[in-house]
Amino acid sequence: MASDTAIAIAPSSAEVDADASWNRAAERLAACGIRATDPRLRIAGMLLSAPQHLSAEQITEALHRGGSPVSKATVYNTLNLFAARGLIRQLNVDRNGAWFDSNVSPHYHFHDEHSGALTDVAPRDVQFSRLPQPPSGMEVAGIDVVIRLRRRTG
Amino acid sequence: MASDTAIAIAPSSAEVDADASWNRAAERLAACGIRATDPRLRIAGMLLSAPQHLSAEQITEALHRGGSPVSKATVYNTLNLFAARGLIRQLNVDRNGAWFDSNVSPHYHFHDEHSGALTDVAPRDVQFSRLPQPPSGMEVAGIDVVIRLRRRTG
DNA sequence: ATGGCTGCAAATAGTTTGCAATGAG
DNA sequence: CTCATTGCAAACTATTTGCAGCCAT
Repeated sequence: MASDTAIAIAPSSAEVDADASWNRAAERLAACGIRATDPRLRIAGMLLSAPQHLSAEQITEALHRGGSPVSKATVYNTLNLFAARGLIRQLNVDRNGAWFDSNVSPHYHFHDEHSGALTDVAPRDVQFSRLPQPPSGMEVAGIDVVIRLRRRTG
Repeated sequence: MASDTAIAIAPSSAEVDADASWNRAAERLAACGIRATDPRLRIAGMLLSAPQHLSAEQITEALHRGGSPVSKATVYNTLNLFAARGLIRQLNVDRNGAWFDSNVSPHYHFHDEHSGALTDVAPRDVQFSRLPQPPSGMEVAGIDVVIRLRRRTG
């Protein structure tokens, strides 16, 4: 929609996209009460540009390749901050490292045990006909569903 | 049942239990084609004595306190072997370390995000009315459901 | 004799932390 | 001026690996 209307005039679509994602990121940070700084905006802009799962390493490398390196420590601190404020979600599917998911609305995942790849499962493709009552004094913060996949045998 | 019939005669119930769990462990290993060794039997005996989740550290410490220490390396190698053969299952709910679940039949978990505690949810308490088709060439190896819990607010 | 298993210690990998410098409010 | 944020390097933790010795076959 935004990209449709932008085509007619001058700025390259890359610039427009970068600007747009930058602005969107700034809004999201503000909405979560997170002070906007350069590294935070870069990380948010990258992660929040689409629903995706990125590792801390992928983010660090992408920023480095993009010519605006951010230290590992700051990447981790930032991702933890974002996760604590509910801006993103940390996924733990194996011991090799966490994934940070920019999609915080309910949805689920396939996990290819061989390649380690994670892919989304739309929320409407997983429906529960029964769920347990949480223990007393507790409430459900969320439900993680990981459908583990292996290569079909036979 | 076994313990009922054992009460009348001499050996302490502790000895009987230890023996029984040892034998059961040996059978389970054999069934998975895993050569029975002392460390393996001790780890299997401890883990498989009941449906439970233990960390590698808990197992290492318990064996140490029990007077038959097993090296960290062997504990990990053994747990990985057991998991690879389907005797146990590795659970990854957070970055703090894996849990090894002696219950390999389908069931699910509550995860208290504050304490980190994991508790079982019986399979009949989680039912799906809809599940996605796996991608072509893949089959479903299992489904992990983790219901994240937090202290009730208000 | 051979190969598998174990333990030790060292290596690895992901993540966190201490601290000094920087910069925004 | 003060406090938050950043980067660097060092620390930490969970886990894996290399290797020598040992044990069962």
